[in-house]
This record gives sequence, structure tokens and C-alpha cells, in this order.
Amino acid sequence: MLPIPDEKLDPRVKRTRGLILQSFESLLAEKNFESVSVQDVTGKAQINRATFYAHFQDKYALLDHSISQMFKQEIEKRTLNACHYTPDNLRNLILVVCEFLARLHTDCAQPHNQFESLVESTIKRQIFELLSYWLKQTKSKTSAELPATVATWAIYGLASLYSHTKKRPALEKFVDEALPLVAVNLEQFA
Amino acid sequence: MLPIPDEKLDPRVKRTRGLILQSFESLLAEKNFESVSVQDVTGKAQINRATFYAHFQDKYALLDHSISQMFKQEIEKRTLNACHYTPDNLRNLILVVCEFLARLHTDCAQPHNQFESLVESTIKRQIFELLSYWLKQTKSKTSAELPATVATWAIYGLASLYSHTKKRPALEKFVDEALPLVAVNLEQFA
DNA sequence: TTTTATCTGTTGAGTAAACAACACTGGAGC
DNA sequence: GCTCCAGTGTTGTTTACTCAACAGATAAAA
Repeated sequence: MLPIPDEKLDPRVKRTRGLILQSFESLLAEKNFESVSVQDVTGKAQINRATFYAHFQDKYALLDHSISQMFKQEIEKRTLNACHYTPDNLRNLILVVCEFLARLHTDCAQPHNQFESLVESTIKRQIFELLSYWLKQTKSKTSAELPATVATWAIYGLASLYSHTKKRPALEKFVDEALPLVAVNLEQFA
Repeated sequence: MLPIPDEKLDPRVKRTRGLILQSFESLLAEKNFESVSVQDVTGKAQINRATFYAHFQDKYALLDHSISQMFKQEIEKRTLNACHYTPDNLRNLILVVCEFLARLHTDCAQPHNQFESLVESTIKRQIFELLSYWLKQTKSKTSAELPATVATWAIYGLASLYSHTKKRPALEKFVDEALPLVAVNLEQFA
């Protein structure tokens, strides 16, 4: 498992993207997503606005990329990106999603729903890709598409529920209860 | 090369210079000046080595600029840059120089003397310019050059003594003793 | 001696970013 | 209706930075 060759990218590009991401995330801690403008981001990042558009199509693409990156980091932190399907890995995945959404709700100041729906589609895409990767490694001849879809939606739904409850139950306990509900459709891949 | 026009300046220039300064100063906290290479600085700053030479002639110019900046900040912090000569301002100046050299000796890991002599000439230049500015504002007809020179050397000498003593006396007390020795030649400007 | 190695300071060409415009949109206020 | 305002995307030109290569210096092996 190589530590990723760290794309030989122009240092200026790395710097600029880093500044954009960093500024964006810190702005999300103050304002809600809808009221963060591209100008705000480029202003805080101290880069030109035209430069922003050389890297992202618009602020929605930026949000997508930002959320993807953060989520991917969490996945890699637990090496779930180099796994196959096991109930335990699934359990960890559910845990990560719950933690991630919960943190998003405490860190970011935004009750708006455009933000939430954008986050949802981004995260679900990530979950689905990971699950597909897991399930493809088994010798099961049945397609993984439907089970992966069901599990993806179930996981996100549970994590969303968890992150929205005012008085959150203990995470470990919640995941223990949630796991079997998701695992039931994936047993054939174990 | 560095006329230091700071306000309306290309953001890339500001960023690059900031990165260089910042990297240099953090490297000085680890190594002594002689063993810090230009490569080290540009490496830590994540800029190309050729870019460094577009901003500074060599690492000695960088040291000069770095020390100057830091010292100037201390001066401005106490608004000594917008003053005329009074015994109290002189007292504060002595205090700043003592503090500055003392902090330099605790923050930077360098017993070498090339570093020290470079610092000395840089700081003395700053002190001399400030004193000249102060003394020029009085109506005294006598030239300020000789008194400013004497005071400059005296102040630096005292601060150097202070910063080198292993068991430093209380700063306030030290300055109280030092002040009259310096002020005696400047009374005509008070 | 020659070799190997690391750092320096400089050059020319290629590229990312800055800048200063531009037309356009949606909303607020009159 | 209208203007005003603030933000969006885009463009052509200029500037700053990157990159690879260079010769020279220094020093420590071989």
C-alpha cells in the first residue's frame, strides 16, 4: 500500500487549491452555505476571483469537492478504503458517517436545506462507491448494485437521523442497533 | 531589490515573501543561521529556489530583512516611530532593544558569531535612524550625528550585555540604571 | 589526484495567477 | 415601471512563479 505518489502537481496549483478549500471551510463555520459568496472565498484566500473559476466551476462544485475530500480523509484514516465487506467494516463505515454528519452540524452554522441536500448527494455517492468496491471483491455472482444502493440509503438515513436528534444517544450504542438493519441485505457478500 | 513598497502589491509577491520569512524564522528556531541553506528555506516555504533569488540577493539579505522587520514591529507596537526625543521614549527604546536581543537568544539556537554580527549591524542601523529622526525634530542647531552615534552604540552595547548575562537581572531595574548613562549626551535635545 | 556530493546563483522557456475589464443576473428600494 | 447594487462568469493581457538545466564553489571521501 503505497502512500500515494502525491501527484506531481505544480506547487502553485496545490497552494491555490489549499487556500480555497481552507478559506471555504472556515467561512462555513461562520455563515451558512447560501450566504457564502465566491468573493468571500477568494477574498479570504487572497487570490483573484478569476483564479477560482480556473479550479472550480462554481461554489457548488467547491462544496462537493470539499465534502468529498473531508469524507475521504475520514475513510482513509480508518483504512476502510483498502477493505472488503465484513460486518465489522460495515459497522465502522456507519460510525464514520454518523460522526461526519454530526460534526458537520456542530461545526457549520447552517439550518438551510440546499446545503444539506448537496451534502447528502455527495456523501451518498462516496458511500455507494465504497460499498460497490467492497462487494465486487466477493465471488458472489449477483450484481452488487441493488444491495449497495439499499445499504447506502439506509446508512445515510440512519446517520442523518442520528445527527439531527437533539439529544444524541451514545454513538456506539446507536451503531450497534443500526448495524443489523443494514447488514441483513449484505450477508451474501460476507 | 526590496524597496519595500508594501501596500498595493501583487498578492503573489506578498504571499511568497510571507512564506519565505515565516519559513526562515521557524528554521532559525531549530538550526543556527550558518546551517540554514536557501534550499531549506525554499523547501519549507514550498516555493521554487529561483523564486527566492527574485526577492532576496542571498540568505544574508534575508536575515537582514527579517531582523529589520521584526525589530520595526516592536518599535511600532510602542509607537516609538512617531515620537520625538524624551527621556521616557529613550527608556522605552532601551527596553525594546534589551527585550529583542534577549528573545533572539532564547528563540534562536545559534552560538555562532557571524549571526550575531549581522544582527548587530542591522539593529544598530535601525536604532541610529530612529534616534536621528528624534533628534532632528528639536530646534537644536548642533548636528545630531555624533550624539546619535554614541547613543546607538551605547544602547546596543548595554542590550548585548543584558542579553548575554546568564542570570539576567530584572529588566526594569537594569534599564533604570542604564538610562542616565545614555541620556547624558542627549540632554540638549530634550 | 579524481571522484562524488551538496549547495549556490543564474538563465530561458513554459505556465499559473493577477488584473482590469466586460456583459449578465436577481433582488431591494423608490 | 425604473435604477441601483452586489454578485456571477468570462476574456485578453501582463506579471510572477516554476522548472530544468547550467557552471562554479566547497568539501569530504576514494
